[in-house]
Amino acid sequence: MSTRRIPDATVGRLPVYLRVLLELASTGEATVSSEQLAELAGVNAAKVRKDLSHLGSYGTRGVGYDVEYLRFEISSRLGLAHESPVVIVGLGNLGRALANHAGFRERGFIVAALYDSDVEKVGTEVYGHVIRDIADLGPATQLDIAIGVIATPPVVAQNVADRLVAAGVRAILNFAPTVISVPEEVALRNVDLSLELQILSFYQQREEPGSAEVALGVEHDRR
Amino acid sequence: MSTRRIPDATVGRLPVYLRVLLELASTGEATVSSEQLAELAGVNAAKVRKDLSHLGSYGTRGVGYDVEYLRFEISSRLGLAHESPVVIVGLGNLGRALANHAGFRERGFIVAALYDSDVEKVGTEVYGHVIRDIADLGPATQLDIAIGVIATPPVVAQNVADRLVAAGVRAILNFAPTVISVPEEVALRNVDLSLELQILSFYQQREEPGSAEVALGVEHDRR
DNA sequence: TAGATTGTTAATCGATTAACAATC
DNA sequence: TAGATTGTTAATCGATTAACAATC
Repeated sequence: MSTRRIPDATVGRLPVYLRVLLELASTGEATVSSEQLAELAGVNAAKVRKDLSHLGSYGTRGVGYDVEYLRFEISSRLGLAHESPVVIVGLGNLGRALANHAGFRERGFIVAALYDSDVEKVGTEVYGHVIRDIADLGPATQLDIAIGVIATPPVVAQNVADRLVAAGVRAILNFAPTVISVPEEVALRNVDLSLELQILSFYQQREEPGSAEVALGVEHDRR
Repeated sequence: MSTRRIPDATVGRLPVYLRVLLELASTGEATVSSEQLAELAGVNAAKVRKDLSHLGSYGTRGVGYDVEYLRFEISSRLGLAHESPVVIVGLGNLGRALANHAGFRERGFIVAALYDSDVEKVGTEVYGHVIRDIADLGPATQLDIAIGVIATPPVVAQNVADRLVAAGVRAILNFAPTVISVPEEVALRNVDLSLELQILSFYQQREEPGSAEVALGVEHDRR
């Protein structure tokens, strides 16, 4: 198989492979085998080959994968050929940390705008960006290509999501611990920090080994 | 079936059900049907019943589930009967936001200690906690019941993980964008903020509707 | 009893993995 | 040619979901 629909599980691992490839490129490695890539990404070698086969045939039998070529291919597939603007709504502790997160820029994302509803915060600057009033976020705002990040209290999260969608946003990362609903064509992912701790709490108090890793598709130590 | 091994996918949804049950309890609801719970948790009703059946038979046919009873059951199963200490290593933007995250305390987690390697930071206070030297984190530190949070740069993450494990930590939440390995008996979960944006970038640039939600087990809008 | 809703079964779907033919 | 490694097949496993008998 080659360029058909890429499974969700595979999409979730492509950024991990990309990270590993960037490291390999920086140390001057020209090629990498599925076995090496698997070791570095913390997954099974068969899984790596299966995942990459969904993108096409970019390896060479007997040799491996060209690091630079594969890096470019995965980048394009993920839509990282050009930098993407990120709009952050809610500038509490987490929102401010995200606004200044170095990793975003390193991975091709640029903080383009900040919004909050607190009149005390609106107009002030955070890391060089003036905080705008959430009331100004709506159909008139052109944000078609941006990714929206919700870092508000849960009670207003749905309202914020609606505003982002009205502004044309088609991808939302929600940190508010609540279920929000968006139209089918909008991509949504949720990150709930307390939920992560609660899941860990479950595996920690069990006697058996913590298969929390399995849930994330991460392999156990093979050293 | 009743009290056998709980599937990983189910464990990942229990905190969501718990959150919904807490809301229902606060509005005075005494019982809830799988249909209602499903709607509020953003999942399928059959999935709710299947998930809850792994805990035991806590519902009443024709009636539904007792909100308070179910809340208590899920809490105990997740090991949330008592508060758990959290140790945060790395106090950059993200680490500090986590140290002051109100949601942690609300969900039964207490920040117990902070560690960093920066001599400028060691000894200073962050939200009432003195930052300790990471060099002092090791076998002598008794952290058996704590959950370790890694919010350091990726290069030192493995070293930090090893120190946490040596100190007795059996559950780790890793925010550093790198693969770390831990002994089989230690539960590990990874949260990579840039990775989330990269996944969203993939679904955003596709023409078809964003099934990023599917990947998280979250349902589409049914309004 | 009639209506409602659980708990479980079974079908289906997607993800993982070992194995190996293809081929560099 | 011999050795290495991909790409694919097929078996297996786990998760999802509809359907419905059990039962309040």
